[in-house]
Amino acid sequence: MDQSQNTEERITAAAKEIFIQRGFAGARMQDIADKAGINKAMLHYYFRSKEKLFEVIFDEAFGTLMPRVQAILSSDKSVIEKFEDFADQYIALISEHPHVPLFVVHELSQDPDRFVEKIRSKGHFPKLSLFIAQLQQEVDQGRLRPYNPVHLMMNVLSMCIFPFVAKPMLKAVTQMDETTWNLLMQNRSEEVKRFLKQALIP
Amino acid sequence: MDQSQNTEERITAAAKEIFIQRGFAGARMQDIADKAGINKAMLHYYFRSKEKLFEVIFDEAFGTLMPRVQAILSSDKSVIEKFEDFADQYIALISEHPHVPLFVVHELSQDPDRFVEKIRSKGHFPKLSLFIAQLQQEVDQGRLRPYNPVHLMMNVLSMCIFPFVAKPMLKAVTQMDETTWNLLMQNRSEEVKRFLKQALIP
DNA sequence: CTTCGCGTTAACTAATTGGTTAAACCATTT
DNA sequence: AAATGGTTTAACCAATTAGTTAACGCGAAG
Repeated sequence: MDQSQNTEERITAAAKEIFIQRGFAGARMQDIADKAGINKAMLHYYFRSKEKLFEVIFDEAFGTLMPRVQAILSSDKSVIEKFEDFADQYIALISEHPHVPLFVVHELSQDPDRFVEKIRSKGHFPKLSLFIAQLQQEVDQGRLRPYNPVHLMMNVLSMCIFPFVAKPMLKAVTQMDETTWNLLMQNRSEEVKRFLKQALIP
Repeated sequence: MDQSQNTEERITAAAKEIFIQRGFAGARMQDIADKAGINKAMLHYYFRSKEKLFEVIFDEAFGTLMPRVQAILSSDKSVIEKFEDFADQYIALISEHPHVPLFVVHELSQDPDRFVEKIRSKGHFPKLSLFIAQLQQEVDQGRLRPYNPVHLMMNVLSMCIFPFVAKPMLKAVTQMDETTWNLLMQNRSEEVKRFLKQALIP
């Protein structure tokens, strides 16, 4: 780990790597300390416990995923433009943090209830109602084919996020190598956008 | 656990629940023994080690996911019919085992290389080349809009699987309750099929 | 009835792991 | 230069956990 950072930053950087790679249960405090290049006691000095440290990392991980959604959905563009923005920006975002979605999804599934209150308190609930209203309006105007708004959003989210979550499985099953995979992912947002437009525009 | 089964079945049934719920690192042998209603030593008597037991469970989980793909893709139907079959059957299958996909994807991401050989040896590689050829052919005949076949398959897989993988996150973010979720999922395959057809048929 | 052997159990071991402590370190203040 | 107080370290502790062992139960074979 970069010696130029202060201890706290070194710890969070190391913890981020270890937790995101191995999950809470699989992460070892000693490994985090080693990666940060410090004594294990320092972890507790700065963060008290494994759980407290984990919460910091989880919050940051979740915080990188959610606000972007809100920003895109609340612009003044049309539904299709918003979906296109979403595909572009979200796939680019995840490409930079490819392990974050699986980490978040896995830890959230370990104890769903524990996180609901936190998510709400941090303001990570995107205001979907406005967007759904807009969606309904464009359907009524005949500018979109009629779909259930929730299913439609799931479709977009799925196509943007799932390939990264399932990368090891998809690579294994299709016997793709890393280079082929990277080339494929470079085209991902264009393909998703084309697919979406064909499905959406009457 | 059901007392009527023999010990080995009781162990695998209990291990399946614990491993799929908590992952390898989060699972405790004692918890598996408790759930099976037997002594912890029996786990080692029947399966030698945690890893050996885990492999049995993982293989079974992976084995419930993959063969279905192969069966659907190698029928003699058209691409669109195959995708429709896939959406119907796969969403129904996952609905019965909703935690399996996240389990498989998470464990596979812990150590991707370890599983490639196993997957190959068990014959879980679907023969995609034939299906891709069929896809190309139908595109050339103008029966399908032109898409990259791999991206297209990713789109279908994503829309069928991701909602189950991300259920806790989606429920949290949309503030859906369990009943609403279940109703939504009952319509999932119909919505996916409609969406797919609109995107695919020229 | 005794013996044999598989299945089972309670108790135990060794290693791991999260967490603690007391002393050392070191820059700043007095 | 002595005192101060935040930071860091090595050693330690207690709990957990995968795995082992030796004895027990009990039906089947002799």
